[in-house]
Amino acid sequence: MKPPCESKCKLLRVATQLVWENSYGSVSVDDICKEAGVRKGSFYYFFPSKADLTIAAMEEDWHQSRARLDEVFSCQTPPVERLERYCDMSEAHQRHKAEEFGKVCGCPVLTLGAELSTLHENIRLKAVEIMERYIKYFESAVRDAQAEGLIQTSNASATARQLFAYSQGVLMDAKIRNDLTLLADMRAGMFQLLNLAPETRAA
Amino acid sequence: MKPPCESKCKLLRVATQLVWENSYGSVSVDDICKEAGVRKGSFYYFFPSKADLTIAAMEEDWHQSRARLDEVFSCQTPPVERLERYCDMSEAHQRHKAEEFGKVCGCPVLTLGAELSTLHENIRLKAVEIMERYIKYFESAVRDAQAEGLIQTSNASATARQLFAYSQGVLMDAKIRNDLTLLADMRAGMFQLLNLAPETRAA
DNA sequence: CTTGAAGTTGACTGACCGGTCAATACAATC
DNA sequence: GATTGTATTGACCGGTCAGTCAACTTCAAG
Repeated sequence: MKPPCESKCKLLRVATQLVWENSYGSVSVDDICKEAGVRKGSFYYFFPSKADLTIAAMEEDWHQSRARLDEVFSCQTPPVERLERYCDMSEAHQRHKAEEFGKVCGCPVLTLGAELSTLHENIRLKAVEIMERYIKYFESAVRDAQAEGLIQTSNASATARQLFAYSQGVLMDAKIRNDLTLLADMRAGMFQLLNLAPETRAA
Repeated sequence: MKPPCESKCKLLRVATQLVWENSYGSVSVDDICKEAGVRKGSFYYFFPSKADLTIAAMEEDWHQSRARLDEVFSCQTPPVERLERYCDMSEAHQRHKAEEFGKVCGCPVLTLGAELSTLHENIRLKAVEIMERYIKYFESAVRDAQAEGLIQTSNASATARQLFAYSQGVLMDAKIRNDLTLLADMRAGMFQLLNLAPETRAA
């Protein structure tokens, strides 16, 4: 017998990959099983439905994102620089994925949310949940920047949501245009939303 | 025989509706035909494929959007006020649609682009084409605002794209969260991107 | 009255869909 | 060595998928 979890983990990994590169609707359970080298019976042993696998894959993908975000948004980094590093990381991450697949793929959670928010309530809720986790990083950075007198904002939470919505928009734009260069401009919009001159940026 | 185009127009209208409320992948040709009261043979008489119908429906939807945008972005309106009116119009439009369908549905072109950009090159290109048309309104408003000394920007085109990306992000956010109130905050981010105090706004 | 183009019909195809199921294999425990 | 829980298999289900087709209707122009 294989080590515990191997089939289940492979299904999660393959599902993330295929759905990210294509879409939920265009990827079948058979596709996932075939790519994972797992028979369909096993699929339904581990997951009650395609939607449930997808939710599990979103959570799995989050855990990988979290590792990157915890580093990028470390309190040891000056708050404004954290946001710059987030932009850089997003660009690098998208570039890496684009080299692998040949197309800009955007954010899997966002794409899934956009496709299925009106169809699968549980997938929508999972997308919202993960988006909230992202915003926490932004909010904390904005508050720290405010505390250090680097920026001025009347509402740190609202500013964080603006930053997040903007970065979402840029990412979606880059995906639809299949153009990585748009991500290089993400910094400028962030600075504008923070009321900072681009030159003010640290190191 | 029905007046020319009736079946074709009905297919276009129904397709826009169903795909907007659901998704491309979850709506079948049979669904569209049934809802339109048109037999499948006729469908394939008018459109060579499901993807081609979708592209035609995107263009059709654009023509309706254009009427609204031409009015909102009229040169007779002060440039900054145009952007405010765009925010108001987006909110009203989403509210109207949400009341009809019970859920926030976002922008059909954006949603289709997000779902299919890696799968159907022609749909991706149509989405990009329509997005460019949107940006023209923003760009013109930004340039006019600059000419009137209302705002200062080093690059009107880049600012317009920031505004568009941000509004896209907010719209997507509102769809995924199924929350119309987010759209009421769109103005604030726009003003921040334009380097304008919220109080500066006209009328 | 004839012709032919435009539009319509519904039965049909074969592949594929998500999901089910009973049977089986395996390793650990009693 | 019998029992148990975990994991795996592959055949199978009814329904749906996008797309095809030849026959048909309608109607206006010649």
